[in-house]
Amino acid sequence: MEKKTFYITTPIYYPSDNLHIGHSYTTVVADSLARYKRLQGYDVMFLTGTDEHGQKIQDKALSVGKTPKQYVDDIVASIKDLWELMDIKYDRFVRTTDPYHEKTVQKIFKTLYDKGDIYKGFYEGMYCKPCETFWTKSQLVDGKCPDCGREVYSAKEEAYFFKLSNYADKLLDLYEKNPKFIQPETRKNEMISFIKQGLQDLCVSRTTVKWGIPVEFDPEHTVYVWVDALSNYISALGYWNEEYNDYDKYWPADVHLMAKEILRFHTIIWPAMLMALDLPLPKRVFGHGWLLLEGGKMSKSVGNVVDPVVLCKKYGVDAIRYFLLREIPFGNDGIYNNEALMTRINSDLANDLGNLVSRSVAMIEKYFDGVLPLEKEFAEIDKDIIGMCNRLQPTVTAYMDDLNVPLALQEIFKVVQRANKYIDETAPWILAKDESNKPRLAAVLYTLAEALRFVTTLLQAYLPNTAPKIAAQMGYSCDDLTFESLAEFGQLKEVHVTKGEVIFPRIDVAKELKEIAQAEAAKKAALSGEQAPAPVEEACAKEITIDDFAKVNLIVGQIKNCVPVAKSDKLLNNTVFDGKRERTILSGIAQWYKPEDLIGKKVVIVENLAPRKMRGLMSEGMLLAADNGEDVNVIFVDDGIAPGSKVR
RNA sequence: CGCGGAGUGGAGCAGCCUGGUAGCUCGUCGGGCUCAUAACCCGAAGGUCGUAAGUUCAAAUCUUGCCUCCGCAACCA
Repeated sequence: MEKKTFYITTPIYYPSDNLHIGHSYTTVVADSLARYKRLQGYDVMFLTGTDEHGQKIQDKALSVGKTPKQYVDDIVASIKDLWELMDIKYDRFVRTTDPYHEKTVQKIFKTLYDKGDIYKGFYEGMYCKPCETFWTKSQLVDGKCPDCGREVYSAKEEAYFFKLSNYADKLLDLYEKNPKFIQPETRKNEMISFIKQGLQDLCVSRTTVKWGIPVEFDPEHTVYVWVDALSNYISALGYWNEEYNDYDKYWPADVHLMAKEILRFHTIIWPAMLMALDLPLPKRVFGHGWLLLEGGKMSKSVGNVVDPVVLCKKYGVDAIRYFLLREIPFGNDGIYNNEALMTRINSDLANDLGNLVSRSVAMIEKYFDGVLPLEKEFAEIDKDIIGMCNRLQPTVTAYMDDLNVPLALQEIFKVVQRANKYIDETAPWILAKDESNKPRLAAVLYTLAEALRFVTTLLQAYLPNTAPKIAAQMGYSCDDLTFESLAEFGQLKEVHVTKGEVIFPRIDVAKELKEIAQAEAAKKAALSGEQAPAPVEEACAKEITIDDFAKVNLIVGQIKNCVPVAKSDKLLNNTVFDGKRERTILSGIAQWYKPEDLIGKKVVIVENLAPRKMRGLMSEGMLLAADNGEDVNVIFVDDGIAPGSKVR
């Protein structure tokens, strides 16, 4: 019997840097969908990979003294490590530098050219000569090159273009005939209005970027991002290459999954390309929301806290997977913060699920030495939870087919919560007091074991580490955890439990938050040398002696002059008279103070702080200021005291 | 007038398309239980649904104006 196939992809990621939690989100969602489909019995192809060409990588490699290929090889290795760490079970990993992919891209490019869908023209843009880079107007900073800050001027270069403008009507038609092609719905409207603004032809080659796939018939040109990157979805199946040969089996893709900002390329450029090639179109393109960081977007400067590697090592892979899958609303943005993460882990995973396993195992051990007898007596009160179990799989499957992972998980956890309540309703510890209740007690504990089996079976798709742990404690075999076994309650033959380790230990939220705050403060201080709040104080941790305090030489200084530091939005350059000489003190308070607010004022400075270079300037000391994380108040001293006076 | 999203009890969200008792999770408070990871179960408090006007018997939901926040603006998941 031919199995039904399911082809799902993530975007190919750009390995100019290590990946952050946002990439992990896309990939974990894709992994769960893939695992779920495998569980359902589908023949699944889950593709991910990397998009390795382009100027940025060329530059980045140069800056660290590597060839582009060496550079991406290293990053790709770390990406693969990350996916292994996060239990991402992809079937194939495509790299745009793989020879078979390059071959496919060249053939596609040639074919489109021969058909007239690609033509030669001129690309016009703002060009920075020293950087040899074209920029779009929007990329310019104050009308100048965002990299070097020098003047740019209009220039044009020869380039190939794809006739995207020809496809506007066909695309609109596509959306209309396939209402589920773009998801979620709201994004579809954005795409439609974008097309209606008018599509321009798309630049698909460059002569200035050398790190790319050469255009076969015009080697001065390299293929520019679109044709190169988007083709991965079919090159990885062996389309027009000999590396693989399951294009016929898996194409068209069932789902292209990605974050919302690249949805446009996948719902406009990619289908247009496929139309030009006369190939079938993907069935669904889903643009999920972003994982925002406390109101802002993910950014590298935030660093450690949202590094997926750090998070996984700290809280466990499945906890992070669960958070990502559960916390980000279907198709919308979700907010990351440490507290939300820990609360979610504690309440759902530790308190509800972990504790349920723990108490179930404990009771079966305590009352029946770990093995439930066959004689059981069911009661009316059991029916509710049994019904929930029976309905669980179809409900979860429906949500998964809609790509609504958070609601799918919620549904599974409803059973967990119901089971906890069921324990209270049936009060096994009371039943256990009377020997004659043994069959009833056995039925209650069996019901729990069954409910947990339903839960565990489905959780295999989301928490691949945890499901086996629960199975081990509850004594489930592989046969117990099949999709088919969820057809009806009561298929668990024997129950033989073994107490094991706590599955999800509770996190001490207050303590963790404090530690994170300390680590962050220390990091900030180390990174910028700005007056980050002293970590010791922040944590109210360690007492110091008067001698320790005496090591810090605090004196009054008067700000003689103050100017902003060029190319910095945080720093002010203060010239401070300390009673003996004028010294330069850089301070990260530009967001809160203007130079004129400070000139002439007397402040407290640390006199004996080791000098530190910032933005090319040497800072000799530091201004004291109060900082609550949001607001900063510089500590001013009354006018009556002379510069140089000691503060203690 | 560039495009788009959001404003709902302390926090995060659902509900809005297809008007008619405002719901969920976390937190808070009170109670219960003791099998369990100071957990679990029950109950309560807490909201003029950003704002102004309009449509309607009836508006969180439809229409319009305004305010605030946040993204995108053609290679940042």
